[in-house]
Amino acid sequence: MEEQKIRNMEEFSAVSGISRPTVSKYFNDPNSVRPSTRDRIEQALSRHDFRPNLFAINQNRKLTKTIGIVVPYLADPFFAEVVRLIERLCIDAGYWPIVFSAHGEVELENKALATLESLRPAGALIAPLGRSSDLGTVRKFTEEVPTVVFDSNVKVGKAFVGSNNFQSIPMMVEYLCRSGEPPCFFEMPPINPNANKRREAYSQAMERLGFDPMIFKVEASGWDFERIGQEEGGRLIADRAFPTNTVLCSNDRLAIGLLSAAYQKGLRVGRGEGCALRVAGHDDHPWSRFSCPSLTTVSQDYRAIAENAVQTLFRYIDASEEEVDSNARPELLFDGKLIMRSSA
Amino acid sequence: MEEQKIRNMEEFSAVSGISRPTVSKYFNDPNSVRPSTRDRIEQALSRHDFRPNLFAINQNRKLTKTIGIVVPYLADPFFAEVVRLIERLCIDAGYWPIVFSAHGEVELENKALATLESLRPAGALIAPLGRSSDLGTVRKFTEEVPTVVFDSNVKVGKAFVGSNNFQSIPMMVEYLCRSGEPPCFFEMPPINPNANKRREAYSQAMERLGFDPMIFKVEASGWDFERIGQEEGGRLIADRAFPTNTVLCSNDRLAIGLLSAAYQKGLRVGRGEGCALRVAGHDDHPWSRFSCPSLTTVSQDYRAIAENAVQTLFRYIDASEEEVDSNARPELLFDGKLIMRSSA
DNA sequence: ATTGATAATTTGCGCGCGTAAAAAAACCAT
DNA sequence: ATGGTTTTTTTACGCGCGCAAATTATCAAT
Repeated sequence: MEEQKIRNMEEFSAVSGISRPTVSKYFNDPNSVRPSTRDRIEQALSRHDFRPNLFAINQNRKLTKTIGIVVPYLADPFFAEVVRLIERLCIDAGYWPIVFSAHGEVELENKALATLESLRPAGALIAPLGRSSDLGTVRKFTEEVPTVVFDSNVKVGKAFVGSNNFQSIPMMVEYLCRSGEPPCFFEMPPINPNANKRREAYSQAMERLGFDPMIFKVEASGWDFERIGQEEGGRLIADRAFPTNTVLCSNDRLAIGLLSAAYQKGLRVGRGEGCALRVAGHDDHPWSRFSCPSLTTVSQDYRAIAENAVQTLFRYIDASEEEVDSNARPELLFDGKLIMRSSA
Repeated sequence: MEEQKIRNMEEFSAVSGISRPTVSKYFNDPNSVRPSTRDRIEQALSRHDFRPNLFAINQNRKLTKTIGIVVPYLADPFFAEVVRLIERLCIDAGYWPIVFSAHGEVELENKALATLESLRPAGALIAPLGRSSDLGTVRKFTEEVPTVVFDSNVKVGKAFVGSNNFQSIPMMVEYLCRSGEPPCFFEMPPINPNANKRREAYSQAMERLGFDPMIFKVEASGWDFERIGQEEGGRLIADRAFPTNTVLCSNDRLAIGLLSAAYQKGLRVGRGEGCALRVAGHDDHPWSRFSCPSLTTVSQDYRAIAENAVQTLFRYIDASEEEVDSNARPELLFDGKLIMRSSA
């Protein structure tokens, strides 16, 4: 850091005494040059701290090192957490992750995909908005860049990674039936395939156990599930509309809203005596363990989803020349685990 | 979308019948070309959907349209929400926001700043980690790119935008004293200037009102405040360590952890009779209205912070040639509002 | 029709780097 | 020292676009 600022690789190659192409080679892979020259470069690096211009790099590489990550709503802790894991995995693999949030809006999702495409990324990991996605735009994107879809199984891309609703929901239903009254189902706005699958899985499980499914749809739409759960749940409680003392919510955020409504109405939630209501969720959201009472839920395997999504993508990126991929589009589904807490 | 794919601006200018420099001008500002040519370009655009290569654009522009956003922890809903607002404002202003999260780690913060710098952004909005930040790295970054600091007032950059802890905390202290026992202070890990300022503000306010400050430091460190609040808070409750029935927490996430601990211990929280504890928070985190009981807190003016941070930055970017900026470094502090809910 | 202002085009250079091919140098083992 | 292999250097081109200067076309107003 002694001398004047280095402006480009040319200047850096001058002060380091190594030719520019070799320096370029070094930055692409430090191990591709002889140890002695590597030392000289790194010595110069410690004196001048130069970094190659990312734009110039990526303009010229056929394969950029960019990985696009697109999620529907980054303020949702589920996505915040998954993105956090994915980012780390990409960085550790030498890639440059770049995150886009659609903020729940189609226009922004389309814009994000368009921007991302013009970055010519090596690949993308996307969790589409789902029902409100502009399917044409999403599909066209996936035809241009190798894409792994996660969370919301819109049928595009090379593969899907997500959780197995048809395992997790029945598991929860069975637990609830076994330990008390059979649950009714409090449904999130049907904004993506998960919403529908979970309702379906609930119905099937109930019927298999010889019970009638009882489903409460929500009128509202949008991504502020806690508010929806609180408002709609509060109304249902006030109307004494729940036909059973057990409510299975299609996700934790909805459940937390319902817990809040129950608390305000003076209903004690839990499985002990003196409890008027049992509430269960789904996802094991980061803060579901801090709700009052703590939320019984199904954990999605965040790490497994993140790791497998990333690995699958890398496999497709590496194999892109050989074009091994048939039209398979594998779907990797991970089982949930029952997280027993106090609310049900 | 009829014909073959357009590969670059050259080809697009051919099919649109407009010269490349003019097309280039159009993409920089559609209003800078005559309406008739704008129409012709947009017609061609609807047939071929071409987007200029972002890397090539940004390599050549002296002023890129990139705005870097660096936050310490994106999974924290405060940052998730502020980033959401900032992103929108940047997009609407024709900029390209790009978000980095340090995930609570210095190395990642440094890496993010380095990566960002090599993107040669027009400006940056950063919320430093704070105490654990590598001050040298951060300062050097701010010397290279126009930077507005927010939330955590590390003394670098062109300006600071944040909330006025010395207004908000006393306001809350006064309210709590007026309506019941004076509060003790449950402190977050001192990871950034806010932590210290809030403690200071609490002490001053208490002394001004003639009370002795009572402060409970937390041993743990890290960003999972809910867990810390629950564990440490639970211990304090079990030990009957709180000398008063009122606890002011230095932020909402800590308070939510404490609420959870209180619930588990069977302590009723609120300001009515039969309540053993009052708990207040700070920040008006997105889900503090859904805690049980709902959390009395101080709202940070998310929108004001986001808008002023962005506007301030744009002002510095636009004025960069004229170099109006003296060494002023203004600090814009926004007052909080008391959010009265049920917990205190 | 003429004029003057505005907008578009032509031409051509440059950004910082990747990358390829050929020549030179450094290394390694015998 | 010799030959063969690996690495580095030299040389040169290309990526896709921004940008500037000079030229030409367009348009509205007289």
